[in-house]
Amino acid sequence: MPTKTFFNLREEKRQRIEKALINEFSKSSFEQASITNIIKEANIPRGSFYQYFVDKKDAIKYLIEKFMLSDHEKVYQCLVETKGDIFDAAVRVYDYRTSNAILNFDIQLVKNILEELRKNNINIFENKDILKNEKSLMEFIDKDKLNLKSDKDLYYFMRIITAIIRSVTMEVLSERISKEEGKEILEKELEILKNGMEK
Amino acid sequence: MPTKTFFNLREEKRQRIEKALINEFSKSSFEQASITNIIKEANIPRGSFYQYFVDKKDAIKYLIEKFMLSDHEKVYQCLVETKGDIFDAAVRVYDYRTSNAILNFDIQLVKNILEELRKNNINIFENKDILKNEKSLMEFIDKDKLNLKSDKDLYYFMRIITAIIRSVTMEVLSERISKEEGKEILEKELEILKNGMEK
DNA sequence: TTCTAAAAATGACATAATGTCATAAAGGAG
DNA sequence: CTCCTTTATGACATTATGTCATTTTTAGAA
Repeated sequence: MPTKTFFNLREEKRQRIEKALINEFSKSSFEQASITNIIKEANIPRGSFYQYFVDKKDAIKYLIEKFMLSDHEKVYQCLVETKGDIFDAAVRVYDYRTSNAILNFDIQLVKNILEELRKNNINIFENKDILKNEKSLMEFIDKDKLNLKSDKDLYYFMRIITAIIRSVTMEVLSERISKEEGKEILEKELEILKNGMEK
Repeated sequence: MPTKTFFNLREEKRQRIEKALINEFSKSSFEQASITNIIKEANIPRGSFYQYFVDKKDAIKYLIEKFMLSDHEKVYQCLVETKGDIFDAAVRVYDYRTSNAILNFDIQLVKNILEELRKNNINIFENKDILKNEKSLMEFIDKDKLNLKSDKDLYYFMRIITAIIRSVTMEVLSERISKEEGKEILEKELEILKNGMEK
């Protein structure tokens, strides 16, 4: 993560850098993003960048953390709005993640960030590291509607939901399928999850 | 994909290059892998590399295609061995993907390749582009055991299975959980899939 | 206000990697 | 043997990264 120095920066400067990071990581994938571009746009000397971040990875991690915090907040919101109905919430989360304006995040940036998350195998749905202080989302799920045989079943179930939302979201973001197709797929998959597949 | 020139290379030379690719992409992630190392180990001049591959991405794509072919073959084998029982086959696929020797592929290489696959959102379970001539795996699934309401249901179901195998496999390969934990999780998830979650 | 030590800023530079290109060598058809 | 296409080669231009010695700023003690 970024250094103490970075967080001590005065608001204006930190935001300028943040904006440059967002811009560069939106325009280019992680591999192609260039530190030189970032410092040029943020108008800071090269040395400063390395005073704030260990390297490029460290810089994108900062954005990832911000993204995950806002994403988690949004997922929580979806659960509240659906009164804990995990199936309905899943569709809402999908809608939000494939919407054009994910809070302040550009769609391309989100795509690039999600790619990084995947690569590092970070689970957005429940990341203990970053969201230590947040209550687990599971608490907000209406368990009465679910066929839970044991306590851990909810955990496994969440894993499945997470995996299928992620899978279809990425396909939409990489434009292999349309938003509408993705939604249809997700809804059908949720249907299967509701009813089970064993005869 | 690699150039015609590359495939025209005499066996010995192509294998030398292939070996160097495997070695470098095993040792380092895609980003950190260095073309300089590859050509040094393969003992070919710099210009030749660019005669064979467009860039680094093109080179790893070659390995990915090889991997996917052998992976597909293996998945098919799992289905045959389980007489089309998709649930049992899923566990076998998991076992194979988390085993130390995935054919000729080093485990670290597999991990790096899977990361690339994910980034490019390629679905291992059924990739039409590469496996045009292979019959779809779906044909080998015993549909009698499944609660299918429509033809497309099998497709959606396969998607779910694919997503959960992939998710848990990546967690094992990135050493967040052990192989045994992964297997237990997968089996519980499959159980949920069998029975459904709606009360 | 002045002094001082720690923190932050700076940009030139060493290092290293990528991709290009002009030229040389090899291969093969006639 | 000759001509033409394909392949091989490595020097080089370009570009990027990360380091570091030095300067500047800041904050707090005297």
